[in-house]
Amino acid sequence: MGIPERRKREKRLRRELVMDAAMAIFNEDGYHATTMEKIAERSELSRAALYLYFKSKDEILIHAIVSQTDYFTRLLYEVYDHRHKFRDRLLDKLWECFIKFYEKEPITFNATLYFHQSEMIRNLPKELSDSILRSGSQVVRLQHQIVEYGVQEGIFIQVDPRTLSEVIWTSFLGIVQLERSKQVLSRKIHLNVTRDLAIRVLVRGILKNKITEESFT
Amino acid sequence: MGIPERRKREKRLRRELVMDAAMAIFNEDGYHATTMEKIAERSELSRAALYLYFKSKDEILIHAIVSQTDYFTRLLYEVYDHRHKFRDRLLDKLWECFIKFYEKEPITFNATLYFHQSEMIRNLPKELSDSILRSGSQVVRLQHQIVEYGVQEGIFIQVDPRTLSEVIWTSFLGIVQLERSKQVLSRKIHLNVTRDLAIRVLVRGILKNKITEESFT
Amino acid sequence: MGIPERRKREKRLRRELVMDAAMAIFNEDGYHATTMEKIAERSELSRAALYLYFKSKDEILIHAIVSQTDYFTRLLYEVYDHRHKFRDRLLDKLWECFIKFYEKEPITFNATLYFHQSEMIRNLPKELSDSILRSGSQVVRLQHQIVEYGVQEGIFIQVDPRTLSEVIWTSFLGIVQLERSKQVLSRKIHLNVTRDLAIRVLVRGILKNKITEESFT
Amino acid sequence: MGIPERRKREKRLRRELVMDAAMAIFNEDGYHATTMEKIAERSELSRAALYLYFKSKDEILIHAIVSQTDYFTRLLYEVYDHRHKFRDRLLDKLWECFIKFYEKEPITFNATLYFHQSEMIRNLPKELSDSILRSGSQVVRLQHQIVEYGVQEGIFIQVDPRTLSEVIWTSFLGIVQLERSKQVLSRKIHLNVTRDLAIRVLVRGILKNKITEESFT
DNA sequence: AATGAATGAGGTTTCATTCAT
DNA sequence: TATGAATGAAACCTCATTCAT
Repeated sequence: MGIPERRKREKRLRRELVMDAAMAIFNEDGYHATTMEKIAERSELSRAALYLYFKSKDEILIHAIVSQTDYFTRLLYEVYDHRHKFRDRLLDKLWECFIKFYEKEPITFNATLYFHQSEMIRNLPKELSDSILRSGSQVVRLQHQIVEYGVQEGIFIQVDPRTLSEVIWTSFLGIVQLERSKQVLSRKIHLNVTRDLAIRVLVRGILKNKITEESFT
Repeated sequence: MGIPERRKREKRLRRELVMDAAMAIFNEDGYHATTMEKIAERSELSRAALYLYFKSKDEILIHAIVSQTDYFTRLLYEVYDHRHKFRDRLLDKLWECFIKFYEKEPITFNATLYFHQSEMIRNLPKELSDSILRSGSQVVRLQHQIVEYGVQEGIFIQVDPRTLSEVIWTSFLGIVQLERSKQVLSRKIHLNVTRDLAIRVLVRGILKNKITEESFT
Repeated sequence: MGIPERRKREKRLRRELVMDAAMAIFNEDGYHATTMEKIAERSELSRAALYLYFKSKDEILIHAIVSQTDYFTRLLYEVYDHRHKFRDRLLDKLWECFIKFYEKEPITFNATLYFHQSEMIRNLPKELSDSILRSGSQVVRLQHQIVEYGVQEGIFIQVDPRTLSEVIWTSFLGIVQLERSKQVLSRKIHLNVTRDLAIRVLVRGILKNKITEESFT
Repeated sequence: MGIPERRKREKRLRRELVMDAAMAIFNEDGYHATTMEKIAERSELSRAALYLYFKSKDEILIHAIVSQTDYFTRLLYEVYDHRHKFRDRLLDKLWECFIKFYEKEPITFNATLYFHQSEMIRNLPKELSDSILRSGSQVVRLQHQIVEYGVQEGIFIQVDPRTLSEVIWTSFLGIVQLERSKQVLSRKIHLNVTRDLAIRVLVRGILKNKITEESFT
């Protein structure tokens, strides 16, 4: 490996270091309290050095989000690519993507929700808002396609696939949102239980077959 | 009506004026960009005058939220009080509360979600965080009681009522969250359609009876 | 007594009420924290009403000081008028004035010291600064005259009377200043002991006669 | 000298620059009117830059005072350490400390008096109030010890050393206080004359020997 | 490449004072 | 006479960003 390549690799590693630091702080303290000062401290760089790797504070966060979202996209692609093989467990597989992603990157998920608010997006330079919107749309489109296949195949109830896809998405968003509220209200019922029940309710509502009473006994 | 009473009423009206202005800006621009300057401008007062009615910026927002949440609480109370009468439409009635509240006060709802994040609550003076947590808990508790009744009566599936209540809540949170994302992605499929479908899916998953295919045809 | 006279008397009483309130707060919280709000509260008037009796916050305080200083002036006048009668106890009598005044109006004394600082005086409207300076000068002049008499009569040591007068003044100022520091360091040695010793030391240093060891045994 | 050392030294110099500017303004305009704006202007920095060197406005002033008081402490230490050598001129030496300090740092002295007022101390963060109180106590303690030695040796009159120490202190405080009033009354008699006389009066009152009439001729 | 130093713009809050009633 | 309501001016402080080295 030549020297310029090593340079490049090192640069990429530093960028990741910074993004990780930024996201960790974002998660602990929220957007407003995610200061360049703290990011610099956590990534063991000077504040000024951050600007060698990123153009602005927002760029750090957006890049972090987009790069994590790519992982989500890959998960969904895999399901879509093998949709025929997964035919009978399609909803399970879809859910697996959500769960896997959320368990690996809950922070990214929260951050995404935060940035997907009109007021934030509006204040972003076009370049950044485009970037995050594009990455979000890709996820949404893939889900559509998977659900569409499910409807065509008669696995899911026969309704507009785009809308049905949003219903599934909705359920996931809600679960995440609840988890965050729980942290505040600090009640002890384990979220996992709620989440499992929610999924089973959803499944029972969406799958054409297997709608039996027994799923809950 | 005597003079002191009129004074009092006027004061209350001004407070509401300020809270409304604050919430509108909060909705448009987010917490961080909700400055006293803007609130003052929108409510046609001077910055200093705002401090005649509220002790701080946070107090304005929290009071606004709490006071709107009270309206939600009242809606839930009504359902709970007439639970016997509503027995066969309990889930519908519960949903009605959500829908009514959200349609009247979507802003409040978003704001509530924002403040129900640990990082915000932590930075609030105890007096204010108590106030918002108390108001949130009350809503949650009422829902529990309604759902509990539904489970006891065998209307809902037989699972832990607290968990089931959270599932319903989850669904609602998700719908709201989706709506916000939609504003960003600015896609034109009407949310109402998604919402109705989500509810029907949920109903189909939760109600013991009437689980037929026809609900979607 | 006619109605206009009663009005006048009432007005004077109100003014005194306000001045007393202001000085009490000044004493407790210092100049900066003496707000019109607090003065109004303590004198059971509205903030706006204060402006019926005084033109400004400073006017309240300056008037209070000046009017109390007049009391001091009267004490000194009495000693000066009877200087022949008091000839042999002149220093004692002078001290008596200080002590009497300070015990009656320690607040005024502190306030006077505060206002007798160039920066305060400079920022005052001429009318007010004149007023307080005039009242201060009168006190100083009277002391001069008393001490001058003492020197002429050979009771005090033979030095420039104006300077000697300042030495006595100095001693008093120091005692007061110490008392204030004590409040901060909160040490418990009673100031009275220190004060008595200071006076005896001063007397021993100033009086021509009676310079014996016994004064301290 | 390496680069980091130079950096450190420069930083220390800047801090001193800022403290000097602050104290100068404090002296001219008083605490209340000592604004960050003015300090910034005088030290040729931006307002924001001040916060690179100090955490708050009060910290600037307190640090300035404490650091100057340390100089005073050193002066006193020197006298105490050589008390045997200075035995016969102990009071002179003590006075020398006061005079030296006051002539070098009259501003600090005034500021100290200002901050040693309960209302100021009370409003300070504990960290700062501790700092200034500690520094003040040290000075007081050292004086005690010096005076105590003088009393034990029979140089000073035989009274409680702590009280006697306060009497000396009192005299000094008074002189300073007078000087400040003088500035206001703007009379031209030189303070030096008064001060010298005050000292001689005090010496005459405190020293056991040499109490002769001649000291004033 | 890296950083300490510096700052402009902007935020919340306080308070003496005025004004309409 | 009395006051509740209102405000302009000014204070302290923070932070993303730039610049000289």
